[in-house]
Amino acid sequence: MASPVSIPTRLGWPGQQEADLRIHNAKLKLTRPRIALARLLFSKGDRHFCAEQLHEEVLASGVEMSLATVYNTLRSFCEAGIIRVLPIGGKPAYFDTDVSDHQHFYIEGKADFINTGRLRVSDLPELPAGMEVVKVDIVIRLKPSPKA
Amino acid sequence: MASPVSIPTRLGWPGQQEADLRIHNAKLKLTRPRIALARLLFSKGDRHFCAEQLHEEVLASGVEMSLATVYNTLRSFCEAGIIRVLPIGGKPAYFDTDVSDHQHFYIEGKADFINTGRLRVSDLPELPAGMEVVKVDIVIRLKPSPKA
DNA sequence: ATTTGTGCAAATCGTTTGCATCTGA
DNA sequence: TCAGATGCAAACGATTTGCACAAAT
Repeated sequence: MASPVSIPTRLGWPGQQEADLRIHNAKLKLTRPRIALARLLFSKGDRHFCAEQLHEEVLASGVEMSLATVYNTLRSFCEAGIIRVLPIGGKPAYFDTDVSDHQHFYIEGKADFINTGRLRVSDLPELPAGMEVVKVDIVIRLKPSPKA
Repeated sequence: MASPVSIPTRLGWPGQQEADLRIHNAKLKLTRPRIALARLLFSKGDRHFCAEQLHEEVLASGVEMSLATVYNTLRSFCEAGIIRVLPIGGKPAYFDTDVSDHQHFYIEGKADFINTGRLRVSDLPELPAGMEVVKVDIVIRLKPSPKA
């Protein structure tokens, strides 16, 4: 029996196809950079990262790739819905491999994100007529509290 | 009796010092670009705008000023706390002259912001130890609902 | 075959900075 | 007086794009 995804043997398969299945399920072609990045992103659990970090990681893993390609690949992953951009509009964009409905604490300055789980908003006024909610972004910004 | 702010007569004062008082109260020097921008921003109520829009407006009002100066001035207004940046991390930053505790509906695509008033978040887990909340940013993204 | 991606240099574009000069307090 | 601002050209830095080439289905 062939596995559901035909794997190009020349890429040297180590075993865990989990990451590769995600690419396939997202209806994206199984290409070298996508495979390399997906393995870094999806082999451990939830990850928060920016493009440059990931670029360094992928280079360190022995796969050559320009930063532009990392950006392009991350964009295709976002469009496919297998990762998302975190709603902290800062200069380097941060991404999240967890695309479930959840929000974050964010430690100001550091790129440190802590999942708050699903939150609820109350006291919401009526929506403007003819509109519907696409998404609710919440960021709870934290700082170290001065010790008493 | 002199008014609390000594007004440089050469600037040609039309009357309403409201905007200028805000600059003064923010402990900023009353300078030509600050006065011109503050008047555009604070003479009517709540305003949502980006730097480029405001630049066009100020030029149209007959005051010469480069876009860089608009940016620099807006930055000083933000630091002084008399305006704030809206938490929709997009490319042109949007600003709000209403610095009170409130959140927004945001119509995707258009730069259209609707004040939701003060919202409350529930189901919030405990804060990480030693941290305190600086600010809570909420953006409720809307789109036109397909008519039935 | 033919679409879909790669790969990267160069372009883009909002925003910041450097610095000589000016000015409000 | 003189700290603090202006004013703008040039720098910046994250992201996108253009396009010739390569690879997946």
